[in-house]
Amino acid sequence: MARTQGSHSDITGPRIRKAALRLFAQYGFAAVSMRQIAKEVGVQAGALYNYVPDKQSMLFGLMQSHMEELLAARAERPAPRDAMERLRDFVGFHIRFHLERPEEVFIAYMELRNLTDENFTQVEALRRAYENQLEEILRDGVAQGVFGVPDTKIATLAVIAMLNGVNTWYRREGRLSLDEVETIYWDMVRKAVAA
Amino acid sequence: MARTQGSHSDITGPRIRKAALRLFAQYGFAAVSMRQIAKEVGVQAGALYNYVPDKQSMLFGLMQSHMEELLAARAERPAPRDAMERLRDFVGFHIRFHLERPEEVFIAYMELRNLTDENFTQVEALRRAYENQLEEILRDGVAQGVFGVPDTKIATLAVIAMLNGVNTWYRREGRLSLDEVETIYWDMVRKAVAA
DNA sequence: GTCTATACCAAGATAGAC
DNA sequence: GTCTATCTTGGTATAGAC
Repeated sequence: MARTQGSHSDITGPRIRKAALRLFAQYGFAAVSMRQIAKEVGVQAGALYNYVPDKQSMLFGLMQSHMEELLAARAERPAPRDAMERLRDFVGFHIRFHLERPEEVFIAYMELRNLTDENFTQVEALRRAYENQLEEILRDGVAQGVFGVPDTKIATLAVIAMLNGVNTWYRREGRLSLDEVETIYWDMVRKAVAA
Repeated sequence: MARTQGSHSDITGPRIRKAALRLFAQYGFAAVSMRQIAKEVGVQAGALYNYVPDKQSMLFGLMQSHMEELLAARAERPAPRDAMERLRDFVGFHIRFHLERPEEVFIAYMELRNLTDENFTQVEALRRAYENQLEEILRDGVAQGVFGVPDTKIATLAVIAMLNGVNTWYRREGRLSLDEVETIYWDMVRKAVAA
């Protein structure tokens, strides 16, 4: 029977992806060369172009799939009934999802300006979709009188900014467990949006 | 009497600085070339080296003076007596100072990894000094029973992350005045750290 | 599918004329 | 103090042998 020609074709692709992820996160998209990525993978620079059309596509691919995974993971969760429980669930989900993917998150926030206009628009739309889920929770809560914020859009951005901050300091070996971090942030978020 | 030779020597320096500030903020340090900076100033690339030893020094200079101005501006303010008023003052100061310097702020947060180890250490020390001022306010407030946070260090980082978020969305022509923004954020911060 | 080789261009930085 | 010219290095991307 026909052998698949080039048996690691399905392994080199992912390895390129992982190398780009790591290097972009560490040094920044603009500072990383195709030669560096190739070296990390263990191939010559020219070989990369059998898997990716160009450098920009690598960045866009990483950001796009990160955002799509975020939305998919969120969609899978059963939504609690009341707004307070939904907010609590969102906070826990956000912290855990983001702490599990520090490199993707870092790139998603730092490299937006290195996307072409077209790619930026697409990534931005996904980000908005995610933010809107939090805003909907806040709007419901305000309507029900359990939350009290003067502007749900700003409260949304404020809460997300605060939660994203966890990624800048959290270390698995640090003094706080994930559960403790989640509890501390939930405490602050809950109070910040309280009626 | 002796004419100063090259009468715009004292104007070219600042112009180089401003050009670097703008370009680094817009495209990122790694993506900007010395030739681009020179073009913006209106000189040839080689001429830049009469003012700056190298590209790294330009980045470090911008970040260092930003952080020193931040600490100096903070030191000038008379500190209110009680912790609640000090926190309110901090929130207002932070938002206004940062919104007045969007480019410096953006660079200070995005380009840390492009500093050499030595320069990073220095900038990081200045940043810590600023954070410590907020943490001291929170610690005092907790000791006095007016604030209730389980961990002042984390609360410090959370509040700063939340406040920094303003720079990502605020536009002078937008629907909210600076006073309104300040009020909304003060409301959330006050509640988040409340006892 | 990966290699070597290379086209082509731009980077940071320096030298020396004016 | 600025210019032009240049050194050296390294960038993205492609061509064609194997």
